[in-house]
Amino acid sequence: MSGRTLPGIDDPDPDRIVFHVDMDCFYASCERLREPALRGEPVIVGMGYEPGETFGAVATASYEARDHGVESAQPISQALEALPRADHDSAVDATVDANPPEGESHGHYRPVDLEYYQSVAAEIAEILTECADVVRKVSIDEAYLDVTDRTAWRYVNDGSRTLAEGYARHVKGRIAEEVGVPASVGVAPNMSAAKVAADHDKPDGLVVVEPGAVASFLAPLSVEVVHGIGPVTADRLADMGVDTAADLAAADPAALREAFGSRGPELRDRARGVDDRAVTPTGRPKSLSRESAFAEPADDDGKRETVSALASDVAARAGNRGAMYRTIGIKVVVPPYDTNTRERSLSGPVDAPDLVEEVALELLSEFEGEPARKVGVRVSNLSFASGEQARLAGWDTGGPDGVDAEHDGDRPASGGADADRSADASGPGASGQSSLDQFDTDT
DNA sequence: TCTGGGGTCCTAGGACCC
DNA sequence: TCTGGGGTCCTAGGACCC
Repeated sequence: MSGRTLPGIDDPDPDRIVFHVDMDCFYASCERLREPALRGEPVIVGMGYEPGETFGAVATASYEARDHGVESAQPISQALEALPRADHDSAVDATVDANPPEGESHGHYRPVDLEYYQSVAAEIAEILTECADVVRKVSIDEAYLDVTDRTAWRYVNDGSRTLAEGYARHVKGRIAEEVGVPASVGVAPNMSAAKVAADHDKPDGLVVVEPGAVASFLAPLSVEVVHGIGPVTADRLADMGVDTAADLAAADPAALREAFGSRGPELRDRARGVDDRAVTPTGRPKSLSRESAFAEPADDDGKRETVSALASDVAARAGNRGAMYRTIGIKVVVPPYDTNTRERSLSGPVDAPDLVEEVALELLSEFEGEPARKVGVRVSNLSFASGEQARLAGWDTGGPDGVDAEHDGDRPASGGADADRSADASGPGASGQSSLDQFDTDT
């Protein structure tokens, strides 16, 4: 992309103070917020789940539910085996059973209500922006804060804790008191270490890793705690005899590059506690997509119907955000579980819902006769209108890539970009608080 | 762990251009 | 005519994250 950075931003202070703020089982916490009787109870929030049903997958499980073996991404049917429904009258599923059968644990199942969670997240975001100069929101329930200029590594009181720790406690406390949900906070001199620190003592944790202590903090931990190491990489590292962060830190960079490309030495740096990335504000999205799985593998008619619906949905979202797209793509998952993607680029960016559908269906025709488990539609190569509207459209702050201010004249006529800002409540009438205006920094 | 949805980034080959 | 090398764009797939 632009390759430009803000002045000084790529040469960060080695003693920076970065917070990683991570809401604990956020969806479940939100459900407890509006249904206090769920506090202390096992709560399972299912996507694609409807009250009383057995389909869908676990989006979030409270820690009480996790204790019974319920895991994220698990099919609801499986979760129900581990933890039967507590709520009688499942069709209603609104009241908490005060007297679950003796000796057996039960869970409270709720469907995902993203709009509500986003409204809660917006309240948290307001607090975070008040508490930090730079906020990088990475998902609905996670953010990095650069608070270098707000606090210090200096010890206070009897020398038992740093100012930074006190400030983290303050941020955590504000979220708990003003919003009412628990958060775990990691404090460290860089993003990678702050992330590991926040994960280290969930839920409701606060872990501080001071400069100079990062490598020794990480050393005994499994390589899997390093952000960017998933199951595949962890397996391959294990084959190389690399199990802990200390092993990875000591590994030969050339061998890592050989095995993992440019990612290799980078992961080694993370394990050594080295991470020079500056905390930059959240940028604009690079793609928008929607996908949907079928209960039974779908035939051609079913695929086309769904792709059409997804196409218009994606196009509408792009319109709402003031995004034009130059590439339109589809995804087709065929049994057993083979993922195919196809995409086509246009000569220039457009905001043309009909074209999204047309191109998506055309790409889909290659898979005629093949049943599909899942289909998806995606637009990418996005460009945004310049000016106020565009900046309000997302979390962007006019930061480093405020450069893509081309395509001036062709901002879509419809789709007031302020229809959905951070909350992406994206329904019509989701007019929002203007508090996010303060994200507007000048470039 | 047999599979939900929305994203990001990286790699690799081929086309095309100079 | 052939060889060569570098750069960019496009497409497909994969790993990873929440």
